[in-house]
Amino acid sequence: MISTKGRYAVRVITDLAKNNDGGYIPLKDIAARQEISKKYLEIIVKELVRGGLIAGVSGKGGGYRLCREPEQYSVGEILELMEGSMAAVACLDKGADPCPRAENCETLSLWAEYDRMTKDFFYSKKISDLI
Amino acid sequence: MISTKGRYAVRVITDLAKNNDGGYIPLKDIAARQEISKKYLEIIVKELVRGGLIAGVSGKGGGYRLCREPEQYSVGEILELMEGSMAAVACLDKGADPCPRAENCETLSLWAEYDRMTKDFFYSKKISDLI
DNA sequence: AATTAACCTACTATGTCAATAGGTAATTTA
DNA sequence: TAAATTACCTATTGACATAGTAGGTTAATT
Repeated sequence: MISTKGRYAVRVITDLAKNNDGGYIPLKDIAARQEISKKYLEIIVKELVRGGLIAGVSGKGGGYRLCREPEQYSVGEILELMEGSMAAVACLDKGADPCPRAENCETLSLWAEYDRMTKDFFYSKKISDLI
Repeated sequence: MISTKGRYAVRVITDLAKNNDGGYIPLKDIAARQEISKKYLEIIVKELVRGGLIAGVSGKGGGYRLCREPEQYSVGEILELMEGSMAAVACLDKGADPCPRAENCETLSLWAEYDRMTKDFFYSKKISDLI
């Protein structure tokens, strides 16, 4: 199940895209519009900044804004950044040590097919599709 | 991410289908073939029995066996039984109280589309496809 | 009676989720 | 330069899920 962090992050990016007026948008406004605790959103935007998806500026007139056009953001990269991984199962996760049963496993191809389908879906969805 | 309980359950059902000789198959054998702790599998098969997916018989010559033909088992129903839910997000879960923001939520249709795709995938996959 | 195997209750360590709390640093404006 | 605004930082918490383990009881067969 997709966590609130991932889902809220997509909503933040979408909110920034929708309310873009060329300037910076304070987190307070996003929190109010999205009805999400500003305190919790701080954690999320911090990671989005660290991941290079949005930019923040302190002080009056400050806030956050996108770094690219909405068509350039895939939902997949946002989820992957927030959740740390988009793997459907542990053995397909990046950095997972190779499973000795992989050759004999009857279910591996099932999970791999699902994994591929999921990634294709979310990486082809762009923020511009949500506005 | 799909939990070990869900994945192991699919492997148990697949193992029972593959090694079906008309009789009952002891858990010990399944655990050995699948290289999964028998103790942990006990928890899983108990839920499979309770859910009516397999049948167990005690005593010598006992064990477990399927209740239907392998083509009649979808991976989806196994996962749903073990994980309790297959909802992609909390607000689409069965029994979730209706979200007041549903009308305004820009992301709801995205999650709904993903949810549908996932369910379609797993409910159309049968155990007979894995043997 | 012995053996086999399912079935049952309970426990536990670890980790993640979804936040909250309280502060510090940076920037603008009066 | 002081006040206001806003991002940014570290730490903590309660609740819950995950992935098992431990040890015993019941049922069925030989």
